[in-house]
Amino acid sequence: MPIATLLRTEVTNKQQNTVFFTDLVAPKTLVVLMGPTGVGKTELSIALAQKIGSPIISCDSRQLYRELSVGVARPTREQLLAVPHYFIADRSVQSYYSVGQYEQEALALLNELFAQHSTLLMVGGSGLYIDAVCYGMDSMPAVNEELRETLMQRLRREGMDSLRRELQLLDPDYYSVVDVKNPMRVVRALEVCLSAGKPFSEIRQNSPKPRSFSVRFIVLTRERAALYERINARVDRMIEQGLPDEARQMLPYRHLNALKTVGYRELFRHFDGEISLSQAIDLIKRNTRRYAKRQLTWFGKYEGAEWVDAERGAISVD
RNA sequence: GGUACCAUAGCUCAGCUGGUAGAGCAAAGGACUGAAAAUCCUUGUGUCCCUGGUUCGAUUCCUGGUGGUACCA
Repeated sequence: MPIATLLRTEVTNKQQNTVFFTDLVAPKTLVVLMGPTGVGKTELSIALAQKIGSPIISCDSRQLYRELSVGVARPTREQLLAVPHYFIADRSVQSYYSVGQYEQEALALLNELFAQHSTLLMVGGSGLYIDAVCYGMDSMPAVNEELRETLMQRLRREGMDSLRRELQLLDPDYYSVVDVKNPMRVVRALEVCLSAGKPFSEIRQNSPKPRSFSVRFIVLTRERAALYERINARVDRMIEQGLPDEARQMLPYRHLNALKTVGYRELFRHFDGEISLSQAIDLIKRNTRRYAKRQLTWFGKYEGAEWVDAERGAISVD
C-alpha cells in the first residue's frame, strides 16, 4: 500500500479539516497549473514538468477522450513523448464519465506518484475537476441515467415550475440557494434526492475534504485582447488541421456529453445545413472566447493563487 | 470635377413633423458539488463627424467643411 494512502487514512479519521501532519513528515505538493483555454498551458507545462521532474496529470474534461484531438487542442505527439501524461486520450467518448470518477482516479494516481515524487504537476482548465481533486466531492449515489432522462422529459413536458415545486418539497434548504432558473441544477438536485431518499443539501457538505498533500495554485493568464487573438487564430488552425473531418466522424455520437463541446456542436449545426461553414467558425471562436471568460471567473475564487502573465511572468520552482 | 445619398454604442443600424437617444450582435461582470468546453443570471452615456446659423432649445432644420458610397463625366 502506498505510504500516502496510509497517512491519508489516519488523517481522515482523526484530523478532519485541519493541518496535516503528513506535510511535516514528507511534504507533498501538488502544483496546479490552470488557465483559460488557449493561454498557453500545454507548452509551459512541458517545461515546468521537466524542471521539477514530474509527469503531467491532466485536468481537462475533454482531452480525456481518445476520439477528440484537433478540436480539444490535445498536446502533440512530441509533447506527449517529452513528458509522461495522464488522463489524455485514454477513454472513449462512448463511455460515461464524470467528475466523480475523475476525482477517484486522480487521487489514486496521486497516491501512487507521490510515493516517488515530492512535487507533482497537474495542468488543466476544468475548474470543477480541479476542485474535485483539491477539495473533494461528497459521495452521492451513482448517476441513474434513466432517472435523469425521466426528469428531463418532465422538464420538457411540464416545464421548470413542476420540477421546482418538487424540489421545494423534497429539499427546501437547497431550494433556497439553488439557481432555480438553471434546469441542470434543479434536475441534478432532484435526481440525487430521489435516488438517495434524502435531501441533496444533506449530502452536499460544501466543505473541503482532507488531502494528504498541499496545493499550490498557479493561474496562467494574458491580456484579454491577446488571449482572444490567440483563440481566434487557434480556431483557424484547427479548421486547417482537419477539425471538420474529426467532427464529421463524431456525428453518430453527437448526443453524448463528450460531444457537447465547443467546436463540435457548431460544426454539427453546419452539417445539418443550419449554418454555413464560416458562420460555424465564427461561432466556435465566440464560444471559445466565452468559455475562456467563464474559466477566468472560476479561477478567480482560488485564494492565494499566483496569477502569472504568460508573456512577462515567471514561475519560480522550489 | 459634377450630381445624389450617407456620417448615431466596438460592429450593423433605428430614431415620424426640433425637447440631448435605442435595438440586434459583439463585449463586460457573476454563479457553479458527477453533463462543467456543460448550464444559468445580470449589464446599453455614446464629443449623435466638425464648423457656423435659425430657435427658448438642434442628433433632428439651414450654410460651409471633412470623410465615405453610388452614378455621371
